Amino acid sequence: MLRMSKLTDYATLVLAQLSTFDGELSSAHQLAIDTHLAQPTVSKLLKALVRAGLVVSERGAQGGYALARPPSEISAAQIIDALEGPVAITTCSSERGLCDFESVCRVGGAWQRINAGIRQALMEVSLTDLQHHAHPLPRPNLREALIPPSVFQ
Amino acid sequence: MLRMSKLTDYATLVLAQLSTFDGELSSAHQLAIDTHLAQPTVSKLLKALVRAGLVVSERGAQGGYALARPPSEISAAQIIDALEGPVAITTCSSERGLCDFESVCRVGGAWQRINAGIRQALMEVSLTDLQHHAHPLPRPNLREALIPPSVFQ
DNA sequence: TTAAATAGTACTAAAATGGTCCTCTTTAAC
DNA sequence: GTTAAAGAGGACCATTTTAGTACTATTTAA
Repeated sequence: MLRMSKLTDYATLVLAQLSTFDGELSSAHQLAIDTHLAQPTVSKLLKALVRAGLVVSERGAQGGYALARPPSEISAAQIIDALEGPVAITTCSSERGLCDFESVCRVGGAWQRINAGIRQALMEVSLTDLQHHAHPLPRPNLREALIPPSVFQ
Repeated sequence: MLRMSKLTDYATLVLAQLSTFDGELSSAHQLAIDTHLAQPTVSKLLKALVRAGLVVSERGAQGGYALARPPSEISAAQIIDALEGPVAITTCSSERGLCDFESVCRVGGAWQRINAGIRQALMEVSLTDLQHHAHPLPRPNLREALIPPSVFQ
């Protein structure tokens, strides 16, 4: 299904909300209210986003969260990575040499390279693009993505 | 993770194998041997592929499966659709007006449009491309994908 | 010292996934 | 006709993933 998890979708909402505060700290509690998400869920998201370096936090009373950098410098790929780990379209996309079928695989790595193409495209979409979707987005090239690995190595 | 299911990956192997028979029927049993997959699994895949119209079947003794059309006319998007239903990157990608958060959603439809861009790219990749991955693949344009819906409607 | 916050982790329920099996139907060969 | 080889269609179960929540510890302003 090429599906993205709900949490990633929610994270986008939270990030979009944070981007309206322009550096000011905002608490998980407040963000939950703003986005209409449950507070524990928002907390969980924010922790992941901090770990991924997309968001910075301050602890203690009056603490809270803020974007680590301008929304134009946060990519869709980074958001997905933060919540779901590295994008990998199939099981054997993520690591080389672990596929049981390699000896008989007639499509060796094709999906992996498609994945790389999609990933490339997602790196060129920023949080700003996601919010102001009125202007065009980058065009991933899956054909180029299928050029043999030797070219990349 | 933008992950594709294992079954879809397997289906690609089966389709690739079928493409080597050039119209001749091949049984699920034989395909299981050729691909090193378990036979019940291969049967399940083939049923889905027949339902989706990518493969044709003949029942009875000496029956079997064959590609419904040349591999160049079978797209990656069709393969994914056959095994996983319509590609939908988020829950609310598939249907309009069912999202609880629509009123407060600051990224309305952005992921959906990204999804459309990826899908578009996958439609331009054929089974042949997946097998002979030595030549370039089409380049999905996610920026274009984010042009507001009004343009498409 | 207290209260408001985040950090980290653990846990549970629900859903999706992968895989197998069973019964029915079709058809070629004997 | 009978039999055996095949596909069709479900049903089923185990495992994994996901979503969501809860609990405890730590930090810091007031």
